[in-house]
Amino acid sequence: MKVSTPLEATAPAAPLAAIGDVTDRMCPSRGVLEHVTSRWGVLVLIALRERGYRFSELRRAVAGVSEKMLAQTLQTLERDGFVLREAHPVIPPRVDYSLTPLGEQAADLVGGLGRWVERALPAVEAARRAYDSR
Amino acid sequence: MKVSTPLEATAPAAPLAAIGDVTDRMCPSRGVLEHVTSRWGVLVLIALRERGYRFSELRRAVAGVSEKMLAQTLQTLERDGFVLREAHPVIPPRVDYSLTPLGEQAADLVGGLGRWVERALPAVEAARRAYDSR
DNA sequence: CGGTATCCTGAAGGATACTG
DNA sequence: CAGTATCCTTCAGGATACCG
Repeated sequence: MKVSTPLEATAPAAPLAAIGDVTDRMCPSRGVLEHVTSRWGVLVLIALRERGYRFSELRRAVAGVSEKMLAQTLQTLERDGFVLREAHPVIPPRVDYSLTPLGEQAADLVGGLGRWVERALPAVEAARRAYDSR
Repeated sequence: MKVSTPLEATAPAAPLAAIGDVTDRMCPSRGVLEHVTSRWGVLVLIALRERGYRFSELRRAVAGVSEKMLAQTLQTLERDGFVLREAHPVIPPRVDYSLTPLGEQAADLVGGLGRWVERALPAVEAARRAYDSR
């Protein structure tokens, strides 16, 4: 995982607005990482880990997500090859979402992170109390 | 990892602006998860995985981060008990940042995610090409 | 050096309405 | 049902200036 980039060496006075683009170009994995670790991306991957879901079913499973963000998140994950979208030409429409093999790997990793966070939660809350009372 | 919450059952007409608060209250791990998976949080954890860093050293290591966001990210991670901050009372000031044992665990997990993303990158790019040419 | 304070903009994201 | 389109608000986050 390359975090740093030799920006200064090649473009000392480069327009700062372009840094995002530059680092994306030099470290394209950042973009993918942000997709799978994005607010709703994480929760969608975790939800799909157990089974396939339909759109509104998934919307209920991931509490708090708006239609817009769910659609957007699913499109991003589908484009990256993590989610398989199957639209059935029936009335009323039925679309099933599931994980691809690649998506399962991603979901397992973020799922592991999720489980670890739950286990670490007491320690985190204790650390916060210690930090705040100071 | 609890993703869904029985929102509808208890508060069918609850003010939507409060959903974030409600889910945070019902699923406090979401907040912690968002801290460690946040844009700069991920990169800071990965950078600190190899060794301790001073502030501006870290700023160079994590290319593209602003002073403000780095300070904010470090404070959040410190409060959650992931990062240890050691300020030395010398002139010029010197502050060292490193991972706590808890932070090392978090960093290992996100680091694993990072390495996986790098390995998966070719597959992702292939998936994107397939998706776009359609 | 290692920040904090302030201001400001662009992007993320929610609410609502509409469509195949 | 499964979205898309539109509008609008909030907030992440950058620029700048200043301080111990």
